[in-house]
Amino acid sequence: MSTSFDLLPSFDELLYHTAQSLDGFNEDFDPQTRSADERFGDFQANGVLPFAKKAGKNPRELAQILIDALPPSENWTVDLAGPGFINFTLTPKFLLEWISEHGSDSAISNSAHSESPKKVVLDYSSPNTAKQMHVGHIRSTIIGESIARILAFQGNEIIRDNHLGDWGTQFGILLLAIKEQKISLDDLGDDPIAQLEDLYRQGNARIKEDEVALAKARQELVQLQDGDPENLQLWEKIRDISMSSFLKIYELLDVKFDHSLGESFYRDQVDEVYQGLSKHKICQEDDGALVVFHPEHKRFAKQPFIIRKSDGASNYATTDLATLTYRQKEWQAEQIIYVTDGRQRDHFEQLFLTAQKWFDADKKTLPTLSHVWFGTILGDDNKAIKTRDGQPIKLIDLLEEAIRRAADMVKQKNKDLPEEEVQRRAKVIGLGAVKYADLSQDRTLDYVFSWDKMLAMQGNTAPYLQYAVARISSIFRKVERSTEDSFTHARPPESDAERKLSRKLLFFPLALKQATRELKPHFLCTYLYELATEFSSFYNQEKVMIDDVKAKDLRLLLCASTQSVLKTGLNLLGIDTLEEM
RNA sequence: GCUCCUGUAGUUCAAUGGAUAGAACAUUGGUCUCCGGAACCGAAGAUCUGGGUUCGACUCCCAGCGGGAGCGCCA
Repeated sequence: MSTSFDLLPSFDELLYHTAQSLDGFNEDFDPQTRSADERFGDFQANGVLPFAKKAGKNPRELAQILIDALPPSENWTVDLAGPGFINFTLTPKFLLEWISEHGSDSAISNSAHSESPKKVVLDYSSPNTAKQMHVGHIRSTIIGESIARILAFQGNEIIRDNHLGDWGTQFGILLLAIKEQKISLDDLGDDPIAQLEDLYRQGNARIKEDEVALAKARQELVQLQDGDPENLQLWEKIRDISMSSFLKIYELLDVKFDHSLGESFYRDQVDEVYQGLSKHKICQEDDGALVVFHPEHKRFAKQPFIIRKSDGASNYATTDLATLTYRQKEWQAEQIIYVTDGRQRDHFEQLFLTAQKWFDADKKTLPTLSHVWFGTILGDDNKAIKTRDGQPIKLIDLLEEAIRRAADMVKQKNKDLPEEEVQRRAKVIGLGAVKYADLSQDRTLDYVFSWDKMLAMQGNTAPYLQYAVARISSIFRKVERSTEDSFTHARPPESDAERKLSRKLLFFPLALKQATRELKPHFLCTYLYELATEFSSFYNQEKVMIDDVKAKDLRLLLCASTQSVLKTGLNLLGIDTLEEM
């Protein structure tokens, strides 16, 4: 027999349909099924309470009527509790069936496919060229990559686009400094990006005080945007230097983009934006700039969205509008997800409102637009880490330190391991720790950067999850079996530990769904950690290598399924696993 | 000034309006002839304040207090 991957909708539908044939109910009834606290059962429906209240009926009596009308099943038992909760408890036999059917790698990925896959553009990472990525830049890259994987896993077509900030004000400052100091970009030493960043920092400090320099820097930018050959050549070189420093980081993080179409790519498309918005009278001139107001909005009725500066130059808003239309026209994007810092919320809200009006006027369908924003990484002073004046920790340094610390641990636990293997494992463990540290908390919260937090390897961390995976591999090596075997002799789970681990396994679809619905990977982290904890507890209580074939097969099955879910889940977070660590 | 976000154990974080608010770190007591101790089992410890809505509130609404962000030519 076949069971469904995600059981929650099955219970929800069962309750809804049963209720429709009963006197006291109608189509407004929502069963509100959810996973239950293990003290009460596996799934719980609370919907009778509010429904009964509204209908002026006794909730317990109404719930009892519904329970009595449910068709009998060998898969679960049901009972009524408290003021009117309906609790379902799955039978051991059914748990075993579900795990046998859905617990393997291939079954998990097949089962997770969406019925209505979409074409989604994911805009993430998006660093500014000419500057280094520092620890504050880690979030967009890691969160974006995880969301890309989560959506792709469910069958959506994902286009990963790194929207580089490569056409902005920083170039005016930088070009001025390069020319004045007669610097050769071919001769910047071992760490060219650091040299460029120094130049930028100095230049930025200077234009704050020197108005003449500020005007010159602006002029350099205008010349660049007008296509001045010398500036363009320098700009290209800067871009190349930046890209090679980014690529080093992306390689470590295992992030690959389909496109890196920066703002500069859209430089010839900004006129279309001005014309399109002007034609439909969506924008207006104000103080010499071209701006958009949204009279229906309480704030944006007065707070302008500037799409062309008074000096005629384009800005972030202009290129974002051009980018949006390009993605819709060239890629037929059905959804566009922007992963950026929360401080840009106003910008995106204005962008989305403006795009909606423009598309409506042109009678085009606007893709679903989502701003997936995250909190800021703060320094010890509780202020955002920023490049302009201070010297924040470089992202590459964080990643390398993580690998170094992990390598120390690997060596300590495996004395005679070849250096190459130490490094391979250290990468998986160290980078996993960093990624998990960021992904495991709600993305909307700010946090203060801390080495200890980013590099922790005990407790609720990636290495703990990786450790569970490695232990399971170890068991299978010892029994000389494969996790891909079928465990046909398995009996249903009996003991407390077996049962708890089993029920945890079948909540994976719920965690995945929640992470997807809210585009928040931390729901997945929480689930995986709970699963690993449940496994460790099981592992401690129930020996796997035993003579009883039925119990042994069940326990092997539980181990194999746990590993499949952990590996799959970690992969969705962009975190790799090891056979041994 | 206007708008938005935020306030949970000592610390860092969880909790689709549901039953006794979960963890981790730190503190502390155990487990060590155990398939990997990056582990397991236990103890202690928390919802900023005051109202309101609700059968039920960390969650929703109002007010206050604290922290942070955005608000015309940065991205």
